[in-house]
Amino acid sequence: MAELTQKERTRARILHEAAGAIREQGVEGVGVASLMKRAGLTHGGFYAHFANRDDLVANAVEHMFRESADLLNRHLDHEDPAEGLRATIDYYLSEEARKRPSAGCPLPSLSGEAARMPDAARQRFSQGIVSFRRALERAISATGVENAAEVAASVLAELVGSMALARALDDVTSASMLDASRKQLKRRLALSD
Amino acid sequence: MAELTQKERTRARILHEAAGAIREQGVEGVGVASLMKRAGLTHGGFYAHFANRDDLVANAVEHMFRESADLLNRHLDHEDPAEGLRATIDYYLSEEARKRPSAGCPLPSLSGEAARMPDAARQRFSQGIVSFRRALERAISATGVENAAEVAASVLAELVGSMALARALDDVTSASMLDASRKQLKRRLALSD
DNA sequence: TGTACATCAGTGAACGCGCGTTCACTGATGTAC
DNA sequence: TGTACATCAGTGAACGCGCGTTCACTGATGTAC
Repeated sequence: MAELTQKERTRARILHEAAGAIREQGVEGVGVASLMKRAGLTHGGFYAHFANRDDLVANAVEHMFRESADLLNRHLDHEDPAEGLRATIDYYLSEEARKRPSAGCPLPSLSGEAARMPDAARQRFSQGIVSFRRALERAISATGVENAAEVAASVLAELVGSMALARALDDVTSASMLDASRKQLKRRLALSD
Repeated sequence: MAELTQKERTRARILHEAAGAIREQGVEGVGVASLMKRAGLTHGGFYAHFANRDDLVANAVEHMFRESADLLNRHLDHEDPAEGLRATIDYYLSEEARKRPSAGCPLPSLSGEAARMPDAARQRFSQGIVSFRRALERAISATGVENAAEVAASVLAELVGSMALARALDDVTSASMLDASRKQLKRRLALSD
């Protein structure tokens, strides 16, 4: 990889902060000024890096899914596909993931808002869902489960829904929500616990 | 029920419109002026009905869950609990429900935003989730499925996640997402199709 | 190696705009006599 | 039944504020000689 210039490094920092802030506060909740402050800069410099706010949002959504896919694959990729799936489920529905939306998968906190995102961002969001589903499908198929495409879509829906509901609930109720989905998902995929 | 005064009817109309607008555009997307216009009024009159915007939001969230619970129970209540569950799944994950967020369940479009809602609204949101889960649990338990509480939480997670993802996807991909969850959910609950 | 200058990433004041909120007012409604 | 008046739901102009965006400027960096 080529050396990054000062400007490129700054741009990458803004995108990383934006990807985190958006997962925490939603696309509509992230303002130019507060984002730039979070990145240790003043708001005026923003337009040297992005054409406007929508341009940032689209790029941040893409960046967000790339970060998230890396993290997912670190759990999913495994010699034994069943082991990879189990690790993915445990990681995805962990207490830690619930408490740190800024670091995890964007789908639970942002799917509801996707329909209202600027066009370019919405498109990248939708691509992110599809490639996430495909990664699950490959692993599920490798464990010998039939109809892997359908099962993968259903599993993804439960992962996303369970975390979204858990984040909306208080600590106690959310733990039982995550626990229920962890157990039921493993059972559905015939994974030991 | 007692006759409603003019003012009470107006308040009910504002709440109904707010409940719809919030499901479409999120809590943060609904402004006082646009809401009052939607209800056929001018923005100044708003404060004769609500202390402030947060007060409206809390009441609208409660109203929203009441409307939604009525609709749910219309499908879920059935002599044969299996029939009620099948009708609920088909209704919840229908193309029609996907296209009209303003009329359906608030969970898919709003769960991600719940953590950022004003306190009072957030609490009512969380109550809404719990009572929805309980209604499913009763029906599932009545069909003879074991461990109904856990299964109900898991089923609710998939319903919510599937619709949230479907609304973020384009028409074609979303249909296959809803289809996958409808089939898998019925299979899990041993319901015929 | 040291000086002079061009480049350009980042600064911060200023803009128009839409937001939530306030408030003096209007005019329809209903009661008192 | 008809008139006089009080009530009060709803109006619309105005407010301060934070937003996205613009732009003249600063000052650190790197190149030319």
